[in-house]
Amino acid sequence: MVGLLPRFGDIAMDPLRFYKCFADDTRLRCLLLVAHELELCVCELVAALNETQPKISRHLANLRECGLLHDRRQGQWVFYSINPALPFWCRQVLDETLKSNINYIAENVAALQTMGERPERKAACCDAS
Amino acid sequence: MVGLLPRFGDIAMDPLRFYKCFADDTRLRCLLLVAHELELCVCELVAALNETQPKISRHLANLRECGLLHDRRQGQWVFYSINPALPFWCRQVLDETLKSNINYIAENVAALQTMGERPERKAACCDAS
DNA sequence: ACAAAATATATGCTAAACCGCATATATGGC
DNA sequence: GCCATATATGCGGTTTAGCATATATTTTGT
Repeated sequence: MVGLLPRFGDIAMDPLRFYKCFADDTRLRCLLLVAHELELCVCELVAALNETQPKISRHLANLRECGLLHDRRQGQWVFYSINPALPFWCRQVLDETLKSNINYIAENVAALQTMGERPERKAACCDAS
Repeated sequence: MVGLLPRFGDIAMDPLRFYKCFADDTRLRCLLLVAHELELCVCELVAALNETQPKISRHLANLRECGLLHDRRQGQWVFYSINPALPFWCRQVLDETLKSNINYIAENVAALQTMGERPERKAACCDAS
């Protein structure tokens, strides 16, 4: 049975490379926020973290290149989510960290909720033009 | 009931500080090896990692200062173990990482087992002089 | 108590990572 | 086509982290 929710074969993940992604404040917050919100675009993360756009964009590219994040373009926005092909242990670590450190990103979640003009999501299956 | 196995109140642990400890090859191997072997002294880690003693010592001090490792002196040796006061989520992350990445430290475990002259442990309750 | 060996710490140098600014690309609407 | 918004990239300066040498401390053996 092939479900609609993506469940691909796991990619390989070097633990050192994995944890280097966690070792920066901006990247860690981006990871936890995306895990918490399931999907966020660059401008939403810029608002949530109150950081400059190039800084966020650069870190997101880093996380994508390392295989932790997946990106999809929808019109003018690029949405980032946790890579569904991550090995199970990586998801476990991420989820456990998020569950026990909600307070770490509390302000960022609040800033996100007070943000106006958030782009609407479309299902990935539909035409994104 | 106060057991013999230490079970203290958890210390606070900032996730960023925690993960910075994981973001270096030497530190990550030390952590996983200590978690795997329960307790190791500096010279054993030097042999297992085939690194210089100062390098190992510095990283161990770093891990101790961050609260991830606990140290006890027994004669001329200092034995390091996972800090029993670590928050539960930290232990979970560590154990999950070890369980799924045994191959990452396989060579180090092998080197440790072929090492001669390993110091004998004494129970922490007895006179260590 | 003294000498030798093992362990731990401190210092200077090098390399890598992060940041801010400026610039470039891409998309959508007109 | 042109303009506005969103995202990505290049570059120089600054900070941080890793590493090697040297020094200090502790322990063992005699």
